Amino acid sequence: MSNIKEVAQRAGVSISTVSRVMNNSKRVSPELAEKVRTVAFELGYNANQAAQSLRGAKSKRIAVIITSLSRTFFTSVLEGINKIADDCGYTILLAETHDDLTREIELVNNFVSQWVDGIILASSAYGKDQFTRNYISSLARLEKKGRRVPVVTLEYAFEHSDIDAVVIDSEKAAYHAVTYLIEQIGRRDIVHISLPSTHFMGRQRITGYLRALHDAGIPMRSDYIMQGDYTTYSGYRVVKLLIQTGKHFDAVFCANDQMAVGAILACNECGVSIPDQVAIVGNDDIFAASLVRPSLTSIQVPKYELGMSAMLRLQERLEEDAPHRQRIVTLDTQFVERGSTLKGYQEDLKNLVW
Amino acid sequence: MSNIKEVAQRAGVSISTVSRVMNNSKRVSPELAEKVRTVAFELGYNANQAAQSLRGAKSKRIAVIITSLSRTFFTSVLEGINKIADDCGYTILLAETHDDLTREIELVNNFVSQWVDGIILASSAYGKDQFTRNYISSLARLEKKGRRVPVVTLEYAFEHSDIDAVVIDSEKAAYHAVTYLIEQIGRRDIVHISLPSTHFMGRQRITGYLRALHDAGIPMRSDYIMQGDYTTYSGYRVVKLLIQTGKHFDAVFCANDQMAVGAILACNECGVSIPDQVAIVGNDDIFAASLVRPSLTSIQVPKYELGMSAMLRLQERLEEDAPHRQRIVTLDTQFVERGSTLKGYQEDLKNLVW
DNA sequence: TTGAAAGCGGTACCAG
DNA sequence: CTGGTACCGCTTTCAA
Repeated sequence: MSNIKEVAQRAGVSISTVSRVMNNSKRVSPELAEKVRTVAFELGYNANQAAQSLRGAKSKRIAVIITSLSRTFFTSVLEGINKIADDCGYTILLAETHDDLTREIELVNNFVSQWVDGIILASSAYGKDQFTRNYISSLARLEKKGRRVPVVTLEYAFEHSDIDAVVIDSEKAAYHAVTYLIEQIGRRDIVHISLPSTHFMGRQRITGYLRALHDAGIPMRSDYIMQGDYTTYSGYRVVKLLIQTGKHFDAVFCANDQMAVGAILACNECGVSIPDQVAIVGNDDIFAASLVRPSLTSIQVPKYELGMSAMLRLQERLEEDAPHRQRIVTLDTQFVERGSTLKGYQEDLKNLVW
Repeated sequence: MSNIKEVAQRAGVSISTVSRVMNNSKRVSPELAEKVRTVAFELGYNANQAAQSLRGAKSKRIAVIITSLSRTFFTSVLEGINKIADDCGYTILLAETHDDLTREIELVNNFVSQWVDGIILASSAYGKDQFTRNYISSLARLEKKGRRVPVVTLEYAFEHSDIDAVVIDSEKAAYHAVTYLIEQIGRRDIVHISLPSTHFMGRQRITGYLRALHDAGIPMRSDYIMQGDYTTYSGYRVVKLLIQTGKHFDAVFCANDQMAVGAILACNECGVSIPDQVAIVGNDDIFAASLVRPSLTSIQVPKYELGMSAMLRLQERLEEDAPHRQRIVTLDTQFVERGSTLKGYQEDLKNLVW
């Protein structure tokens, strides 16, 4: 890999000229341009991006900070981000927080000092305490060389902030799912397996669940809300316990698909028939939902689009000069009925992209 | 985010001194050091990494180039890489090739011009043609500022090359799996669903499959080798077709788990009992193998360790001065028996990490 | 122990 | 249209 100096010498022109040719920035005579291009090609010249960043305050690099790659959800989001980033000539710096806020803050600082142009963040900053509020407001003021480093959050939006977000209305989706179980499937004793209580989306889903019960005039029972931890096994364990203790329930609404898959496996194992005795609804519609039997009714979240949308949002921010107030893009979910709520559902793999 | 100049001014010292303090590079009087540290902290100073790279020819960044994030396999590998990279203070630049060699080459060049310190690569360079050979030998000569940019390949090693690799002996694993089907389960009419024919690992698995048949004295039948394309649906389609055309077979060995899951779903759907009528073995042991029913017997590939190992290898290369010949780390696979080959297998979710 | 100054590889302004 | 030059932020050598 050679540098611009070598190219300039070999082509017998000035460094400025080489730069102009490589960036098509100003008019250069055809002959010179041609010569420079040839030499550059021969030498396999590629502009050093460290130097470009240093000079121009642009790195064409963005950071993507997610909680964990093992959450299939984020893998799809990441693919969406990557698609658009590629198209726009951005490279992705990837990191995982594993739900650790301290780590998240470290990562953000580190990325800013790497001069990324922007950050896409799945934040774990759910708290209302002063420390968290300070962090969130600092996020809106990240900068390098006097230029803002814009942040776009995934899944949920910070309140009272200028930070853009691409979100899902989880409350509404949960409400819809539970209402469906009540009205369409005729269930009343609906268990909810939730995410860890600190999780923002988890709380939204609980709210939606409760509102649906309330609107249907079904009294809420706090012992019907069981906390899971994202994993398949936690869903399995909860449902198995429920069955073994003989508690009556005729439906389960899970805060994610992994736990819902666990719930299905538990029912199958105990001879509880789905959907006759227990109907099950998940959340996210990851590919595993189509794989289990019966297949899982779920709330389809446009994960790939979520990623694309976040990157597009970021890209817009990067291109606009004037600062703007917070813009929140809300993506629609779609309710997908399958065998875990529909009797005699005709299984079909054709639409599975996996 | 401020720069070193500001810190120096505010602390009333020279830039050199600040640099020395921040890097603990040379002795600085305690008082000055203290003052500098305080000011740096107050200003939230973080050394600009673009400048550091430019100066020092190290970026503390490595590139990870994989084929596709949707291959669950790579997600786990990526987690392993990330774990070690984090520990060593490296940041990951991520990209997907989607099995496109041209794209792969582009990405490699781009990353070198970004001055990554090293590259971990899941290559699609399977061909023997001159173009491919040139590319492979160029990979061994990547450099920035006179320093080698080492490459470590995942899954398979280039022949006649200095490029390190972390691999799996797919041929042996496939041989083991098929021999198991023959000797332990007593099957003879074993179908193999392969990967696209250009895929190196796919070819190795075919070789292992054929050798096992040969050693058992079972004549090979070319119509038993069916080509799949990684996806669940392709496995499903192939097996369904086999059943519908009434061709006899009593076992299926699939080149990956996704296709094996498809095979299981097809059998279930057609009322073909597993493992009584058809035994099924997959490859990779991704989490879905534990999710389907019956659960899938598979070849467990240490994906996370593969990633860790690759990053450790790269790290070693980065720290050593003298060039070395190719070093290949081969990781062992483990054969995991489950319900798709074992009658009356007791399903258990406890060990599933998902 | 400290400071000044030379570059790393580009870009962009200014003069010719 | 072309070349010279200052500078981006940092590290490191050389002098003081």
